[in-house]
Amino acid sequence: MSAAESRPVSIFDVAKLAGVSHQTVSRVINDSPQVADATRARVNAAIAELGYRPNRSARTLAGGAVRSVTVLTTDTSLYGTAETLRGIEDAARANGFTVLISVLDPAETYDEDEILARIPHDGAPAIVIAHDDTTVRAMRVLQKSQTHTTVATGGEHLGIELDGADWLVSLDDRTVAARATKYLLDMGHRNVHYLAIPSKASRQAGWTAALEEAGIEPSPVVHSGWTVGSAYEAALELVADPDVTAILCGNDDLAFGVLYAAHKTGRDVPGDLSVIGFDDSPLAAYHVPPLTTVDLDFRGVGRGAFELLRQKLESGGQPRPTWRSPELIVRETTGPADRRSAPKGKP
Amino acid sequence: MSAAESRPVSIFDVAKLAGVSHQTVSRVINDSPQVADATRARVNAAIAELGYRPNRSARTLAGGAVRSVTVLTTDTSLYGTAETLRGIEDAARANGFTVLISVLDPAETYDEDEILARIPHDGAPAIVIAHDDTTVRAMRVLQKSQTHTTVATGGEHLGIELDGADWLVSLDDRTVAARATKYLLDMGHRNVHYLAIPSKASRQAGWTAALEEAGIEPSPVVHSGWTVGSAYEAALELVADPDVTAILCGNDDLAFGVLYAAHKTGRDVPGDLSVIGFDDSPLAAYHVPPLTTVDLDFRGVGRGAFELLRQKLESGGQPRPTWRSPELIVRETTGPADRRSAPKGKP
DNA sequence: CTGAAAGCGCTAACAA
DNA sequence: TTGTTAGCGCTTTCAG
Repeated sequence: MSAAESRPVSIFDVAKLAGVSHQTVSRVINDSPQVADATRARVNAAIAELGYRPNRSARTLAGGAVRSVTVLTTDTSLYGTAETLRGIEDAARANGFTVLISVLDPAETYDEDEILARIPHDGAPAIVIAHDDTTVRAMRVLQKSQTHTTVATGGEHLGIELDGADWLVSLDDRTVAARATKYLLDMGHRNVHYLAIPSKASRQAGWTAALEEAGIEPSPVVHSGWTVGSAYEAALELVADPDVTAILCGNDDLAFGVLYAAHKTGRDVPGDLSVIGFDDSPLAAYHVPPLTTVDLDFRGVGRGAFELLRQKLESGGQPRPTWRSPELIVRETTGPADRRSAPKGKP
Repeated sequence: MSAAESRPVSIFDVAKLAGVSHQTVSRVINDSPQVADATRARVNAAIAELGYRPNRSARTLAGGAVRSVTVLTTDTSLYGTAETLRGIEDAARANGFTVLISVLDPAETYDEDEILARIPHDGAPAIVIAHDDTTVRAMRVLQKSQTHTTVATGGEHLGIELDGADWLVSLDDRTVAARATKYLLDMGHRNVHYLAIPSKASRQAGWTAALEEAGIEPSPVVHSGWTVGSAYEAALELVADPDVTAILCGNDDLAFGVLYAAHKTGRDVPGDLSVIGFDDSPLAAYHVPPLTTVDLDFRGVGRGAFELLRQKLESGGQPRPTWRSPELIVRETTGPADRRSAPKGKP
């Protein structure tokens, strides 16, 4: 109940107060079963009275079980990244783990040492949220360095052999991307264009596959940055082309940029242009019109990544999915192709 | 250049290879000036050859300078929080600090011990991103506990005496809120309503002040959660009332919810309803119509918070602002009041 | 300029 | 069931 003391209280202070050895105190705070109830009670009382709290550095140094994860990522502001981080944090906290975060600059190229230096010490586990080249590279470095137990999250687009990849937690966005593309095709669109996020996208692969299956030559991918603004710029030409009637976007933000470009260009959505996003970010359902998108459970992925890590740390159990599969959520930015060339304005 | 060894290489391994004492190695990695250049070079060579990397736990334990901050927050997915975190991380990394993050559940009530337990050890510094009751409480606990150097970020709404609060980095959102309200009033609106985020808002205070100055009785505040969806629900009644011609929203997400509600209700923005948000989130400029909002430099606040912390840690220099002042950004969701009941569509 | 000694707070052996 | 003995890897002293 008492507040802070003038200087840190250690396990020895507690031991003295409780009249036991410091080792017994250690046992108590580590929930060791072999402590007499009476002793345990006494120690706990002392702990409470002194306001004792274990020093994590000392614990780690002394070789106790690992109790922290370092998360490597490039942009904590992106929806997917933020949600994944949140999921990791949730799971980590529930397991008494501390999470450190280290953000990499996507514009920079790091060598091995620089990546490894992000981790507090050899042997400390890490999770990398891999959504771009920089993080994918970091992931590879950590994988190679056998000193760090590592788990990565990302699409299966990472250019990595998935066989036996028991360290990758990924959403099958490739399949939904194909499904979304097919959905558009089935509505009569002659072609579907793709506005890409800056990463080797499995989403793009799914899109390509769906088009090819339909015997359509995929048009050149249009590249965008991660921001709405960059998507807007990138989409301007695209939406200006009346032959373009359907656009699949790398994520919701890009979709919003496209929608804005469409608005500026006077194209009616979904009247003569259909748009699909990825993420189902909180705004998607409340956009005007509500955005057709893919529900990606990033928070679940984050939780799953931590869970996998914990298993690897403890033994090596089989990873099991703990997230929802991506699903296409049809709202109001998609429609049949035939209404093309309708004049501006809503009905 | 070499990859990982089978087991961690310590300062002693380096010392042996370089033919010096481990103490000299310590001096080198701590940039001590009193090491002969030749010795330094030899040590650095050994470090490189062995791929040595200092163990942070050991460093901390041994009483070296503090090199980590714990960030306490409730929701890393909110725009403001995410940006602040980003700013902290930027500054921290630039200074060789590690950032730990610990998220609190806004729905839970923590006692002192639970808050303190979030920090790795006594004496470790913390930054709390205080945007709601839970985090404000955490901030108070840490302030009281003299063992932790603490800095908080948040509006000046925290119900705290600002006098001498050299540990609070805040944006003057109260003043802009008043300015925004006045802006609306000056455009002929008879009243301005306020849709609040879940916190004791300085924004609300600014709004109240502006209304009172204009001799207008502030109407009851409408409360919303943090999500677009909750804002939508909360705003439904409000927008249904034709006497409501202007709404100031606690943040952009709420504004989007209001905009959607307005759309659903058939009210034209800005024709017969004006809406202002807070944040200038990336989407604001690309919404249809583009959102009038307040530019809040959260990233700068985060950087400033870290800077303040560093100063407190080192000596106690004066905190100096390192962020932009909030500014009203007029876009297209605001307009004069008199056009009320004008039919849909722009000029 | 460099080395030797001591110890940070804790856990992991080993005894008792 | 409990206590004792060693360190973990590093940074402080303090001597040379």
